[in-house]
Amino acid sequence: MTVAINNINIKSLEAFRAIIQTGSATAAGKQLGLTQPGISRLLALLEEHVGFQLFYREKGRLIPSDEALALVKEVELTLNSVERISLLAKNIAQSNLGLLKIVAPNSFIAGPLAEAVASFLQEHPQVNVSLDTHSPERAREIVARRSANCGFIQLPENHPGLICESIITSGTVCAISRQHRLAKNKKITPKDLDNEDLILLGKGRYSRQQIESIFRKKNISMQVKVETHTVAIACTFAKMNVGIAIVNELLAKQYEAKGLVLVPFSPAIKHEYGFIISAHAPMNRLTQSFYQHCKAYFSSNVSAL
Amino acid sequence: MTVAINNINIKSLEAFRAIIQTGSATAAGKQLGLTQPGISRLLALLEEHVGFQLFYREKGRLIPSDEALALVKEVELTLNSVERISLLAKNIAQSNLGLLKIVAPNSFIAGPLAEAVASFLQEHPQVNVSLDTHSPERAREIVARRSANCGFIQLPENHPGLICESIITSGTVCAISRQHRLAKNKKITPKDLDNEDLILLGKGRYSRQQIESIFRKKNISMQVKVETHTVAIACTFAKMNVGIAIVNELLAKQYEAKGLVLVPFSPAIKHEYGFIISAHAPMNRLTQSFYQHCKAYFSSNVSAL
DNA sequence: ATTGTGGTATTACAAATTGTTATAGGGTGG
DNA sequence: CCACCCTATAACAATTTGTAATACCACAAT
Repeated sequence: MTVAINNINIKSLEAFRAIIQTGSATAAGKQLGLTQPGISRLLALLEEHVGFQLFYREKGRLIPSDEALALVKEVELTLNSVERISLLAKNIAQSNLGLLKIVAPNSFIAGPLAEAVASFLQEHPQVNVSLDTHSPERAREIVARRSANCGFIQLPENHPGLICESIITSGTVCAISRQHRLAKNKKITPKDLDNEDLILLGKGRYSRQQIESIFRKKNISMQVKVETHTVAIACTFAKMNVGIAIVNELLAKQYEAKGLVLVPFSPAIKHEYGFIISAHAPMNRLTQSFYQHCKAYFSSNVSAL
Repeated sequence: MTVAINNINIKSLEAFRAIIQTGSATAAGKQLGLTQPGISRLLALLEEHVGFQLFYREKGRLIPSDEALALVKEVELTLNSVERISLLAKNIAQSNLGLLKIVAPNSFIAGPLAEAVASFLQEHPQVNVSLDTHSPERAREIVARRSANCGFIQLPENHPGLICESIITSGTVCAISRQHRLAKNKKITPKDLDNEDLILLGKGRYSRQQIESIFRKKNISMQVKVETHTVAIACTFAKMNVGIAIVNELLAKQYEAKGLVLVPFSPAIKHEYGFIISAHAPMNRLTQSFYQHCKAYFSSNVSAL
């Protein structure tokens, strides 16, 4: 061990401040939950460190010297600064602070994620969120290189720089106008859709391929009336009875309304979303907290699907 | 002893900063003059205190977490603040800093004190000085109640609220025009001054009473041509051969010039100045330092008088 | 494959620090 | 004079803070 009488001690500083504040070592001890001799020693230590008397002893009392009064302001600033560290640490520990950058498909944000984020923000009022949408390829890159904290993406997913956890699963429904003759069906099969006008989206995507392959297997040709890119638009056209949209139930849910009915598509096609983070580094606490929140949220609120 | 794992430790903070700065615990140890296990433990302590991991351990290396990066700025501010305390303490210890309030008679400031203060300021460049003049009574009050740090005053002095140390003694001289017939005398006695025009000052003051009593004893009447209040004016009139001034040698010294000669007055009358401080509190370090400086200065530079 | 280098964590131990209680002594007011 | 309130100090226990020794991992160069 070294000989250094070197380092300033926070406790000494606290004792010093407390003596100045209360006017006596005994009272300072009470304030700090220490005994008077303890305070006395902390003070002696500090005096040894600064190299001069901080109090002169008159009639057995401690009277602050001019030097002490000059020093105490700086000491108070320092102690406040230390307290700020504690406070900041507490906030970080509770994920009460910071910026959470999320990437997710627009439809996912508009659909299930919106409320999940909203409730998370309610629990962590000082947190800021940035929500961005990119192509799936770009989203993967952004998360892998940690330009965003996390993302939501449709499975399957096997990017080597990503860790992916399945977070929610959804079925497939036909969005269909209430006027349509099939609107009262319990389910709709490809056979039912033979010769029907269809509204499809996501050309080239995995989910679209699944649909196409099912029709191919049953040897039913698809009559695509409208080709679009968003669930919202597909549902809008379906509602206007332009045709029948085959869409992700989870994303379509919010557009179910007076004129629009959602009927399960058979055979079942599963859409699965994953929560992705970079494989290069563990989640930070805020992201972890958000992940836990989403898991809980999606398993309780959307399990009915 | 309490169980509290409570208080933040400055050393932990330093270790933390050093790890972030250098990138490894080993290097941090080198920087702080500690061993790697020491750093490792300080870090573990801090992590326990803040409640979350500051670094994740990857391939045996320490990689700062997002939380650590958020915290380190605040930590640096705090450490800077601690360093400021050390610096301030050092400056205070060396009396390099602060305001020194001095009261002294104008003639004393203009005379011997000016250079003493000037050389003190040269040694303590960051010190500021306030010089004020008051009546002797008021000066005593001001110092006693600590509105000034110290003062210089002519003895005798026995104010109960003051501590007084004799600091310099001076003789009495006749300031006399070179033209005057007595200018070549080795000394001047009251008898020499019989029927001479005199210039006197400080009516009612102790030193004036001493002069008057000497003349009275020798039964020589004084012919006071000019009554004034400052040595400077008395010497000015003497130089113009209006009369002979009987003045404090120490204060008159600086007016000695071509046309003005200072001749010792006999019998000797001593003028003694004291350094006064309040009896209610000890000198602060700056005042002590100044006191030491003055003692040394007056004993070496002015002992020839 | 093996070895050297450079990193971390853990253990066991020594020294210093930090707290305690007990005690002595000064000053003040009833 | 005594009770009371203050401070300083001593003696001691617990905790903290340092060290050296060691084990382990990853990587680069034989």
